[in-house]
Amino acid sequence: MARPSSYHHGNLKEVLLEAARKLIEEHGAFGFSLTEAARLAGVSPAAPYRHFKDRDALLAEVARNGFERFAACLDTAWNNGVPTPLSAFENLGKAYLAFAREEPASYTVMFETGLAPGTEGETLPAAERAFEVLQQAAEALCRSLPEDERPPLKLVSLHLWTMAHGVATLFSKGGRAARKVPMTPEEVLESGLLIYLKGLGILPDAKEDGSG
Amino acid sequence: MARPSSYHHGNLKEVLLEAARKLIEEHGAFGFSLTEAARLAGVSPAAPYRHFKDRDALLAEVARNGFERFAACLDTAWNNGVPTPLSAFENLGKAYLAFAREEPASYTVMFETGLAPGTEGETLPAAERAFEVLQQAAEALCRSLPEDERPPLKLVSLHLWTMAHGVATLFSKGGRAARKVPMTPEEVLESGLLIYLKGLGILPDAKEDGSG
DNA sequence: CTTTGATGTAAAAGCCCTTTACATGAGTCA
DNA sequence: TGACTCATGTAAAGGGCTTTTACATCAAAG
Repeated sequence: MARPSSYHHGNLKEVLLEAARKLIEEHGAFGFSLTEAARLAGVSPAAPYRHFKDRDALLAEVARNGFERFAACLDTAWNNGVPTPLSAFENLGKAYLAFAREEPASYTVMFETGLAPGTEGETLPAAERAFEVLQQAAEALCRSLPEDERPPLKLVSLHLWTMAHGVATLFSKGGRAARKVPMTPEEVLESGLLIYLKGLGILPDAKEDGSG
Repeated sequence: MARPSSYHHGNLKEVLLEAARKLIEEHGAFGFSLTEAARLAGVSPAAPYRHFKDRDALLAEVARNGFERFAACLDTAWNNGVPTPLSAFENLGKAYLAFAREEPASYTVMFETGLAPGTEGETLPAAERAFEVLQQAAEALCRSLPEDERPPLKLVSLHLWTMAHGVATLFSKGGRAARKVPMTPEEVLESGLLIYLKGLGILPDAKEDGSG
């Protein structure tokens, strides 16, 4: 498919997205320039316009594309709640943070406001799918509660999302929190979620349990 | 002080910061340009360089400046935990979200990674002060626990920060979460924090209490 | 073999960032 | 009053980026 030395690139769109992620990772979202991405891909500054309407469209595609893989990651990690909802939930949290760490550029463009003003107005289908995985997890976790004690699922999943996103962003890169505490993001998220689940009555209190 | 029609502006630095916040608010962090900020202030494109080393330095100052007001807001809201730690804590959460809503540009530049790569490496004193308010709150809230049940304070304050920051960013602007649930950010944060505090054993379980 | 459409290039207009040399004016000191 | 000085602003220019337009290349289809 890819013909590096021919006049036609053959795989430019993908290569440009890759270059964009690399540049954003290295120089921040501001440091990204279409021209430099084109340079990395070995084409002229005008070439990207055959594949993207403009620079914002490329960023939007990085986001869309990122949400696809993100949703897939979360879905795989959750694995329909097997073997147990709790262990699957732990995997889910780790997968969330792993994605944010391994694809910081994607995560940044996906979630950080103020990057592409027009773009973030629409909610992407893949973003919905990612959120639905969290909602499935919330549902499975809450199923052990008597019905009259169950808080709204959307609310619980928002709480989960909130904690995961908060840890992911506060700890990302040289993030503000990274040097404040000698713990990994995973430990912070997991401990926070455990406390939250205790508060919901899904996990027993430590003093009652004694094993944890 | 300000002489709008004279050769020397008299108040340019402040006006530029204000203009930057306004532009970022309207067009996103990408939409901000030093030249346009200068235009808004009624000066030439080179004038800002008498007050800021470069464009990144202006953004860094927006962040620094924002953290100062942010820390002051949080400190005022917390009010040393009076009348009660719990009510003060509620105020603290509201103040956090209020700041993010009222100064979205500041909040964006303060917390979003990938904006000024070099800048976020250093931790600002004002940012430390803001975090210390959260830590004070965590300490006051945990004081009612027996010592052997108290989790590390830094960890608890990180959890609190995580939830507040998560809600603030997920709900900001046309944020991804805003249309997902018919609740205000304040309601999402407060309910999440209540559940978390229950999990810590600071608040009684709903079924034991019964009063909501 | 020619045509055609997708894909890439070159060139140019316009904006932005930043530097450099120069202009202005307020305050100081004689 | 008058000259000096320093902070602050301007004008002009170089270089980069974005985007458009006209043209070039090449693969595939007829």
